[in-house]
Amino acid sequence: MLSRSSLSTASVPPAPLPPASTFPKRSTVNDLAPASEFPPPSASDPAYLQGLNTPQREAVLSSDGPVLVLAGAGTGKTAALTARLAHLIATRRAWPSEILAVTFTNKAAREMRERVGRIIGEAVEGMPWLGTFHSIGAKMLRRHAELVGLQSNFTIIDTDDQLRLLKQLIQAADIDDKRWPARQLAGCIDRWKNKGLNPHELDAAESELYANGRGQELYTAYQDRLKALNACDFGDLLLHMLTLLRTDRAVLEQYQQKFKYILVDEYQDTNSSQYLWLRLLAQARKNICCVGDDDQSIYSWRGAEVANILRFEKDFPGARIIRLEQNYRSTPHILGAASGLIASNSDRLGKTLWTEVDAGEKVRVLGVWDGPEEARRIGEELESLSRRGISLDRTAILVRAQFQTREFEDRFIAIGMPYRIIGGFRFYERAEIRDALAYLRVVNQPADDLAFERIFNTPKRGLGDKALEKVHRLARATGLPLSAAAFQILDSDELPARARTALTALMRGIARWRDLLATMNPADLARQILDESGYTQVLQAERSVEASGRLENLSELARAMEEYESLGDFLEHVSLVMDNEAAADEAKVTMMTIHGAKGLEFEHVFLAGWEEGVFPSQRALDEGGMASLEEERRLAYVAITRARASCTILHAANRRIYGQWTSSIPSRFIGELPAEHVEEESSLTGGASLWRAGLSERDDPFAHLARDPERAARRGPGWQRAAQVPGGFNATPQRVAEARSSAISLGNAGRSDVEIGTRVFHQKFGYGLVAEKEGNKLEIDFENSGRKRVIDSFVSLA
DNA sequence: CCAGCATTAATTTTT
DNA sequence: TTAATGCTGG
Repeated sequence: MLSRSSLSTASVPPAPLPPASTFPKRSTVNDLAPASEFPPPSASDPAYLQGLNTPQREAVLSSDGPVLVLAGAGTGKTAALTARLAHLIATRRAWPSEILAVTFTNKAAREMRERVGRIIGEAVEGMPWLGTFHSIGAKMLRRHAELVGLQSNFTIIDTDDQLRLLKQLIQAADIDDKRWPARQLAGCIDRWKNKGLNPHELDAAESELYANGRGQELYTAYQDRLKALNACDFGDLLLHMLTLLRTDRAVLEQYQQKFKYILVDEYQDTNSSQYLWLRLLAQARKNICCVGDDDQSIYSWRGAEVANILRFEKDFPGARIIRLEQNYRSTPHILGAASGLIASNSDRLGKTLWTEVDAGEKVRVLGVWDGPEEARRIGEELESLSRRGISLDRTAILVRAQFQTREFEDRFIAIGMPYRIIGGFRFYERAEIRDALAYLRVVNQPADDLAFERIFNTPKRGLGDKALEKVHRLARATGLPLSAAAFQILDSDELPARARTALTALMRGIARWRDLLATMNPADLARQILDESGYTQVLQAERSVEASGRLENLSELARAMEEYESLGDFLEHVSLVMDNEAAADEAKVTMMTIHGAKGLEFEHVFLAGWEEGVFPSQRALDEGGMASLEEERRLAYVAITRARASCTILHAANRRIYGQWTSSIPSRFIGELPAEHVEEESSLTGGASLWRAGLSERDDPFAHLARDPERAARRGPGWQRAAQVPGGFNATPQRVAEARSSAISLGNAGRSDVEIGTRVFHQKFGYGLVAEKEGNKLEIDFENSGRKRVIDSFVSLA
C-alpha cells in the first residue's frame, strides 16, 4: 500500500492544503514499483523528460501495461501526456500510426497534436489516430461502413437535422408531438446510444421513457430512416463502431493488432459506449494509459460514467496508478478553497493537491444586490486590473449557463469593455452556413433528404409545403431519395406551372453542380453554387448589416474550403471538427460557461451567479437529486481551479429570471468553502449572508452532509456571519419563502406538496386544480385558461 | 404562398 | 424577456 509521502518526494516537503485529515479516506491503490524502477533524472535525459517531476516521469516511462494517471487540476497533465507519446515514438516502441490517442474535444486534440509536434517534429503528421472519439469513430466507420449498412460517404447529421427527422417520424407514428416533444425523444436516443444500446437491445423500462413504451419503436424507425438516408448522428459514430467491434472478429483483431498503445485523455468523461469500445481494443495488448480526474467529471448528463475511472483497476488487474498532485497553476488559497469544497463529495478516489507557491490572495466572495450590480462590479474590477497593466486576455468570467452572459454583455457594451463570448453560436450553426452546407450535401450525397428539404425553398423560390408534400409522396411511392423524386416529378403535371418552373431551375442547378463535383475544387464549387442558386443575390439585395455579415460568413466558409481536396473531406471536417476559434486581436475578457473552461486557466477569474437555483442549477437538482448535486459541486471545483492568481465569487440577492424578479439565496457551495481561504465582502447592509438565514440547517435537505463534525466546524464565513448579524437587509419574508420553496425542491418525484386535486396558482394562468402529475410535470385545469401543462416549480399553493 | 401578428411555455452543460 | 410556433388575412 502506497503512502502519500512516498509519492511526493519533491525537494520541498509538500504542505497539503487543507489539512489532510479533512479529506475523505483515500481508496485503496495498487502496489507501486519503487521509484528506482526508473532511472533518476539526469542531464542526459531526452528533452521531453526534462523539467518533469517524479510522478510525471513515472507516467511517461511506464509505457507497457495498463496505467491510470489521476491528474488533479493544473498538475501538468498535458505535459506528461505529450511526453509519453514522444517517449513511445522515440524509443521505437511504436510508429506514430500505431498509437491510438483519444481526446474529448477538438481543442484538446489540436493542442496535443501541436505539442507532440513540437517534440517529435514532422512525425506527428503520421499520427492519423490522434483525435476525438467521434472523429476516430467516423474514420474507422468509413472504412467498414457497409458492415453496418451504410455507404462510406455517409453524412453526419447534426442535432438540428436530427430533430427535424424525429419530428417527422413522431408525426408519422401519430404521436402528439406536444405531449412528446422531439427533443425528448432525441434525448432518449442519445442516452441509449451512449450506453451502447441498439434498438433491439432496449429493455421495456428504457422503451417506456418515451410515449408510453413506444420508445423502441421510434428508435427503430429512426435508425432505419438514417440508414435509408445514408446518414449517421453523433451517437452512431460510437455505437456503430462498437457494434462492429463486437460482432466482427476480423475487424476487432485488425485494430487490436494495429494499436500497440492506447492513450485516453479525460477518462472520467467516457460514456459506456466509449468505455466498451476502449476495453475491446485494449484487451489484446493491454497497453492502455488513461488520464483523468474523477473530481472533474462534469459530463454525466451526456452519458459520462465516473464509474469508468473508479473501476479501472478491476478492468485491468495489475494496473499501475499514478497520481499527479503537485499543482503548478494556483495559489494555496485557491487550491485550499477548491479542495475544501470538493471534500463534500463522496465516492472520490481522493487526491491531495499541493503547491510550492507562497500564499496569495484569499478567494473573495462578493455579495451584491442584483444582476446588473454584479455586472457593474465585475466591470469595475476588470477596469482596475487593466489599469494595473494586466491584460484582459488573462481574465475570465465563468458562468453556469450561457444566458448569464447577457447581463455582462449589456453592461460591457455600455462601458466599452472589450469582451469575447466563447461557446455561443458556432460558426457552422449559423443559418446561412447551414444553408450553404445543405446545398453542398445535396450535391455530394444524393440520398441526403434532410439537406434537400432545407434548400428546397431556400432562398424563397415559391416552392411551399404543397410542392414538397408532392415530392415526398412520390419519393415514398418509388423508394427514391427526395432529390431523385424531384427530378422525376418534373416530367409530370403534378406541380402547378409556377412551381414546376422553379423546381426545374433548382434541379438543373443540382445536376450541373453534381457534374462539376469531379472536376472542380470544393471552394470554387461552393462559390458557384451560392451564386447560381440565388442565395447570395438575396442577401445582397437585403442591404442590412446582418446580411452583409452573412455574406462575410459565406465567403469565410468558401475560404476555409480551400484547404480540402474533396467536398467529402470538407463536410466531414465541418460536422465534426469545425469550432470557432476566436481570432486573437485586441485584449478581451473571456466569458464562457464553466464547462467550456475545463482545461483552461486564467490569471484572474470571476465566478458569477453563485446562487441557489442558478448554481447549483435548479434543473440539475430536480432531475438528478444528490448525484447531480455532486456533479454541480465538481463543476464548482473546476471553476475555482481555473484561477491562477485570483478568484472572485459573486452572488446577487435579486435576479431577473424570465423577466420576473426573484430573490435568491447564496449558493450552498459558498458555505462549503473553508473559512480560512475565503474573504467575504458585501455591498448590502448586514451582508448578503443574511440571505442564508432563510436556509437554516433544519430546512436544508442536505444538512446530513454536515454530519461530519469536522466539516461542520469548518462552515464557511456565510454561516458564521448569518448567525452574527441580526436584521440589516429588509427583504419581504414572503419572497424569501417563495424563493426557498421553489429553489430547494429535489428529486424526480416533483414537489411533495402538490397532489392531484391540489389547488394551485400560476403566474400566467391563474388558479386551477391539478389534474395529472408526473414527476415534476403537472397538468392543471385552470379556472380561466383551461387545461395546461406546467412544471411544478412554476406554481405555488393557492 | 407568405408576412406579420398573437400565442405559448420556459431555458444547462456539447461531441 | 424572448424564442419558437401557430394563425390569419392579404
